[in-house]
Amino acid sequence: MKAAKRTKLESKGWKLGSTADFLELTPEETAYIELKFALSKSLKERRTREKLSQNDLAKMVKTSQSRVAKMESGDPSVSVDLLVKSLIALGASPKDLAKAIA
Amino acid sequence: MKAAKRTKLESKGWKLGSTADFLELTPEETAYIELKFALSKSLKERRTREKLSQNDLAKMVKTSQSRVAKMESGDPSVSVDLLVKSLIALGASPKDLAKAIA
DNA sequence: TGCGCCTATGTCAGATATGACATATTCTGT
DNA sequence: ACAGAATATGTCATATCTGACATAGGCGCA
Repeated sequence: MKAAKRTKLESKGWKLGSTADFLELTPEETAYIELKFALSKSLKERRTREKLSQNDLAKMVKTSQSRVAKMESGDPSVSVDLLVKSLIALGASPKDLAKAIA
Repeated sequence: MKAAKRTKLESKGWKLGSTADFLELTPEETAYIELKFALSKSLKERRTREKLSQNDLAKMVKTSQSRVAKMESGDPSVSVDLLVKSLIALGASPKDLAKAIA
């Protein structure tokens, strides 16, 4: 992750990934955030693979394009619940979810 | 699941598990709920294995005994976020989480 | 029986996540 | 370079989740 991006994230709500030492993150917080990133990444991959726009996915999950963008960018305002629901909507099975996070 | 329990759940917020046909649940809702149950079960197993009371765990996660009880009972008011955070607090690794849900 | 301890259930004010909207930025093809 | 589509960012009212509290039920033990 680039320093600029990191600083930007830090300046807002975040705290993340490989910057655990730099910021004040407990191992638990780190693990939680990394889990979210793994789900985000998986979501973007799936959507892209299906050749859907964020708008398309938004309609499938009954949310808005902007929230989909936030999901995929790992925005702190997005819950694991929403990520999981969205992945399921894209056809992810429990095993798929397991693979995404392990 | 026993009919009495099912009816009780139905009468409140729920909808669940093997009763997808009986209630009006989309496959997506079913998958989501079953995921939550898998996490609930895993949480209870871990806590029990560590010989911790719900109160002990509550303090570890900075919540209350009653919320822990709700987590373990699959109460609809509990988010996947909270379940995941609690499991992580109990030392669950990404792989452990993956195993729990797959 | 009575007494701790643990767990379950209900409720609620405050905290957080949500969808929607506006708008900005980046991308893609021409 | 331009237009149009896709994606990103900011904000906000409302919906949902949260911790805390009260209280009830259960279980072993003296």
